[in-house]
Amino acid sequence: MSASVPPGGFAAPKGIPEYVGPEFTTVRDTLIREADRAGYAHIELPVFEDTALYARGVGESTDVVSKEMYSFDDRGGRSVTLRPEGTAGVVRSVIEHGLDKGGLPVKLRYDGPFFRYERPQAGRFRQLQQVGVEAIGVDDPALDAEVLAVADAGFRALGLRGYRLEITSLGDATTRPQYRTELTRFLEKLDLDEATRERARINPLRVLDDKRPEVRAQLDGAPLMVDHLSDEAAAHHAAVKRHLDDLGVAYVENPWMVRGLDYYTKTTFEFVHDGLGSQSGIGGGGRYDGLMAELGGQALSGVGFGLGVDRTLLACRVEEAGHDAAGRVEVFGVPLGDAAKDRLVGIVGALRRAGIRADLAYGNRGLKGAMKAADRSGARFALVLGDRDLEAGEIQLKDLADGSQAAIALDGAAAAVDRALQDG
RNA sequence: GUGGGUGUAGCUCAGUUGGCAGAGCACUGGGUUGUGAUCCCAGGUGUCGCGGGUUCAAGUCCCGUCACUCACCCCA
Repeated sequence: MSASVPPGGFAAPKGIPEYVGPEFTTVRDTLIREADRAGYAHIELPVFEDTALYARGVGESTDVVSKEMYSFDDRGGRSVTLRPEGTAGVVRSVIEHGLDKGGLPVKLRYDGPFFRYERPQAGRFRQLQQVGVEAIGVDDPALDAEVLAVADAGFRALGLRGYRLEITSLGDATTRPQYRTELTRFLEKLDLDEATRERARINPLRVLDDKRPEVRAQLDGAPLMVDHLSDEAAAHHAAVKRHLDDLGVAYVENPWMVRGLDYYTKTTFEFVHDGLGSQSGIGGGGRYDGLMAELGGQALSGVGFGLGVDRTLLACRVEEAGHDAAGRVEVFGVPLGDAAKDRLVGIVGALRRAGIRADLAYGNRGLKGAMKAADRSGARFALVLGDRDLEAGEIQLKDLADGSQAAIALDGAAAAVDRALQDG
């Protein structure tokens, strides 16, 4: 087969954003930094797993599993799936390597790309980037609060203000079946379209967060999970809120909130930003009591979150937050002629070895063009070198912010530049 | 998966009843042969998303198709 360049040239696959420059990396790393401070160890996970892991872990009835997975057979005939979320993979790894046989909780953090085959729109991508944490093995409301505080700290570290944390409790296995029956009975009496009726049959809770006004209107007076909690779940929920108050984490209760993944119990939450259009969730998560056992491990509880890096970056742009004005380099070399360039190549190398970010004007540009490039690089200083300076054994150090310029000795120029940067 | 909008220069976009393909920004060079961010001058680039059709003539009208985009659904 002879591959050809498509009309209009090659393009990235549909729905996949690409990020050039430091903006993305800064947002991602800042979001998860607090997890490191709270003792969560980094775990690097496979980008694809056995399809059955997600079918069983995330839940067959979820849209994510039933119609959004990138699944395919590998060359050995095994069905594998590009990971649509992080928790199932973390839990699988914990079980496989017996991490839950040591001290509990097991605290892990991860970051990277996830994949869902959806129709792209603002803030919704087929390859999405997330950071996340999981704390497995201890069912303690204080741990729920810690996880929430770690996520909140990530958003705050970026300077974001226009978001809110919504929380609720999805209860536990002792009362959820009764509640579900009651809700189903309520939904059966409503006038709903076929697709929604089907959804009500498969997962009635999902109907509660329908956005359509004609559906919303009918949901008035629907039974809510928070009114049907077991004593233990209610106590857990109250304790989480108390801890959040102590930690100074602001939240609002949203008893209508539902999660799209089946494994959540008790504490459930979502971070919502109002400046992003339709896809307003910038992070979410909660506690999962049954997942470890469901995937063949001990019956241990866990709690975690996933934060959307793509959407958080959009939020930063909306709020004009999170950007650092740091230039591409700190020092930029401007050579006049070949002899000067020979010498500057060495000086730039010495600067880099000293840990200073440095670049120079390549391509034998004119002085004006080279200065322009220096300006554009964002450098604090330009190093201008010509024949006249070489003869005098000097090099011109120009401060690009105020335009001042001074000659410094060519020998040991790198060290002198280092000192100038420290002073500045 | 469903519905709406948009595809013209690297970017943002104009392009009239069908009649030579345009502007601003950006980029490169020069004004100023040793000085950037201001100013002035000059320069270049287009499969007008793609494929058909109508016409003497299509960026413009018709059909198809693809892509992007927004919303529903769903979710980070």
